[in-house]
Amino acid sequence: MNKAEKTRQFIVEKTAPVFNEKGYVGTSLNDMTNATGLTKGSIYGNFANKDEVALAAFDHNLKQVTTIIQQEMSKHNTCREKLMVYVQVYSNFQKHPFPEGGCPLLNTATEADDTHAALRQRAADGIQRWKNAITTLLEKGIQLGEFRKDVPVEQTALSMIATIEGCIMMTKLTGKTHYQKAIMRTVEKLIDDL
Amino acid sequence: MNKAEKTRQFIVEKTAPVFNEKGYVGTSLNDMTNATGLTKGSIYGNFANKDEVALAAFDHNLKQVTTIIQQEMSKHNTCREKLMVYVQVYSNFQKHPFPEGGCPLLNTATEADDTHAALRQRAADGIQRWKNAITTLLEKGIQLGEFRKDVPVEQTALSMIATIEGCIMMTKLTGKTHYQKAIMRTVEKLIDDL
DNA sequence: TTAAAAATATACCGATTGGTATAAAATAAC
DNA sequence: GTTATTTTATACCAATCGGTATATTTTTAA
Repeated sequence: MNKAEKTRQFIVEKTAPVFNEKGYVGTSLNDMTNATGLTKGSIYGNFANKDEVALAAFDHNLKQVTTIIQQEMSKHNTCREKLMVYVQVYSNFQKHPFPEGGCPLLNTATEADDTHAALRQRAADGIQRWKNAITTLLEKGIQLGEFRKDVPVEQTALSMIATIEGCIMMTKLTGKTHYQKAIMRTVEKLIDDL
Repeated sequence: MNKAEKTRQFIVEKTAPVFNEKGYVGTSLNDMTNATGLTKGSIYGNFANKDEVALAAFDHNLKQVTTIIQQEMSKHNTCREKLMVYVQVYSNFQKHPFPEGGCPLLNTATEADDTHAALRQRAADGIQRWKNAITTLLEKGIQLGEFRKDVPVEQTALSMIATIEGCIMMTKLTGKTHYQKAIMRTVEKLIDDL
């Protein structure tokens, strides 16, 4: 990793939490220079424009989340246990190295769906991959006899994601962590009933 | 309603969809004059600042949603049927006079939770009232023998809201209405099992 | 060690931001 | 119908927006 690559990485790491908290339009070039300690010229020597930084920052934030999940999943063997990792993590994401500002999928989706095609696509791809990951676990679990054969795979995957995202929104909005626990108990039951 | 009150109402109605689509920081004074056909002077003669318009626009957007729900609920008698109104409406909110830009609670919550205390509080109050409305229906249904006595009231109410909000996010993001139907089928089952 | 290349800082650009003072126009009260 | 009051439009403000040209410094490779 040469100097330029290091600086690119540095800029992404420092600006990612700002983008996640303040959003794309809410984050100014000034915010970016403050977060990095670099000047505009330095940032624009490594990125073409604000868009490029924002996209890289989104990728970085999402990677942070998937890393946590994958790391926790690697500790378990059964499909049910692996699915339960979502419950464990999202029942208490404050205890994990979660991106500042909450779920980048949720934040980016709601800001960009009507306003920023490139970011919207990025978030949509993230949802797609998440759905695929759960679907794969469900199908494997059915195949191995862990889950019932008549489990509605896509519906279950989509509903898990929706409930988790809604949970994050409500928890961050109200600050009530017992909301979080209660909602994640419903996801737990969903997995118990598979 | 005198002239000033009419104009205030007019400004709110015209700017509300813009705020819901573009967000608070994403909506400029220029957007507001374009949406209304009025000038800055005219808008600032009726509102103290952008904040005041944004708060009124949020209230207007939320009112639009609650009106749809209440109107549909009034057509039904049992608590179960009334709860099912959420399934009917959110399985196909595109067919209802829903605010442009999706759910104002979701949009405002994700944008304002880290950045705008007044808007955040407004959204938090909206969630609180929604939770109370569902809770009341659940408790009444238990009392009337419609639902099981051991229904976890708060957990059910919170989970319904979370799943619905996540559903809206994913549907608006991906444009896939079969995601919407699938997720709302899970909410339907939740109510069936009460 | 030196020369070429790359990365960074400075200073600036026009456009737009939210907001305001003031004058003109429209409404309301008498 | 006249006057007082409110509402609206015009013109302007300083500050900030995203972005760039250029000079300087720092890496990199020979």
